Amino acid sequence: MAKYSEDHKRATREAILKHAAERFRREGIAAVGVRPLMADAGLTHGGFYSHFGSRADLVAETLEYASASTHAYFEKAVADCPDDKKLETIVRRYLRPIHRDHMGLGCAISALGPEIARESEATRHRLTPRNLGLVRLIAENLPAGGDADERSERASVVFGAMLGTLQLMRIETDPEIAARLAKAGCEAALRIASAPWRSPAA
Amino acid sequence: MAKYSEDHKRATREAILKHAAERFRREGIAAVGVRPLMADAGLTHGGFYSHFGSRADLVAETLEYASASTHAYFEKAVADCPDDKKLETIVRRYLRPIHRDHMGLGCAISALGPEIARESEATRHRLTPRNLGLVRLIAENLPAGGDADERSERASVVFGAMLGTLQLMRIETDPEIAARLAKAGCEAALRIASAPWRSPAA
DNA sequence: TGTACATCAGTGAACGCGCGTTCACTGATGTAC
DNA sequence: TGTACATCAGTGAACGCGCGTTCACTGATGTAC
Repeated sequence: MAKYSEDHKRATREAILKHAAERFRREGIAAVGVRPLMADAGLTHGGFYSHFGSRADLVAETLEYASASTHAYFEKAVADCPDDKKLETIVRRYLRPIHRDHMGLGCAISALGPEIARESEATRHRLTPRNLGLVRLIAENLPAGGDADERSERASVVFGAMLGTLQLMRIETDPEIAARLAKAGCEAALRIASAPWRSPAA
Repeated sequence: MAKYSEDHKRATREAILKHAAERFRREGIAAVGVRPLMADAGLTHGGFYSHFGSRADLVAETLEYASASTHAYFEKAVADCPDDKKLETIVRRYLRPIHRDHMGLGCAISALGPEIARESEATRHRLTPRNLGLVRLIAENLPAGGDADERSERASVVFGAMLGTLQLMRIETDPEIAARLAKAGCEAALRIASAPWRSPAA
């Protein structure tokens, strides 16, 4: 019905998204053009527009694609964990050296947070803490207590601490200090996660 | 001795830095060219190279300039505080709505963290958590305990939590949720700051 | 099964544009006498 | 004080380049008969 098959076109589109997700995270959204991206996928630039309406459309789709990948990765990483170890596993994996060293394959928010903040409201809406798979996964694995809103809020702040620590680890030039930041960041995130919430004190 | 005065040239250089600091933070480093930057300062692009060796040099200097400004701002904000309120003042100011809404005048790490992470080691070295004025200021105002390294590490993680929360507040599309994130982020940062550190538990 | 045709993913030249950088220049200023 | 000169911050044309997007095209495939 279509030239080649529908599957072929879908696969090409997926390949473009996959390469875009990696290069945007590794080099920054603004730093990667349509031509190098299509070359990554083994294509020439003209064909881009039979898959996406514009570069801006690709950016929006790629951000969702990357954040869905990260969610899937952490969900899988945690699947075989006993429930009471899931949160700790997520936090420790997030702050691993390999995540520090491979922006291109990691969490999109940690690699592109400020660039995402400059996107349109429509694009940002899908990447809002409440709508991020990883934040939801954290919320599901928080110690008991609180309604859905409170848990989402607590998960967002835990994620914020992870995110900020990872960015600082990537700016740090000394790998040993980065490793200590990771350890301290894990402890801090878990403490926020489990601390009594909405306590009358303070 | 020089055309106009030494002061004139220094003032021009300062003006370029100041405008660069604002536009890089507001629009991203990669998104701002030499020409628009010089136009901001009321000059044409050719003159740029009598002040800076290259755009890359400007970027490195601007990042230091912006982070020094932020340090100075918070130092001033805290000057008239009783000692035991200084940390809380820093954290609350950092997570204010006005900071969320004005990337161009705020913390450079929150506005450019991932872009800084992609800079050369030489550039990053000056912006390492240990070398950031604001992190140092936080370290100075942490509750007592720990040696210099431990305090710097703790301050870095507190700062990481602030930083990550602010970035999430900027992605969030609902101002009310952003405000709740700010509140929760403050509580979390202060908790990390004051929690017993290097406890044998956990 | 073999042939003619329609489809459409992918090609690559071309568009106008802004980029970083260079360089011959201008012209306001400070200095020397 | 007045004039001639040297300095050099700032100008703007020009360089080669990559950008996002358009479009006439190619050619491998699926379909019709």
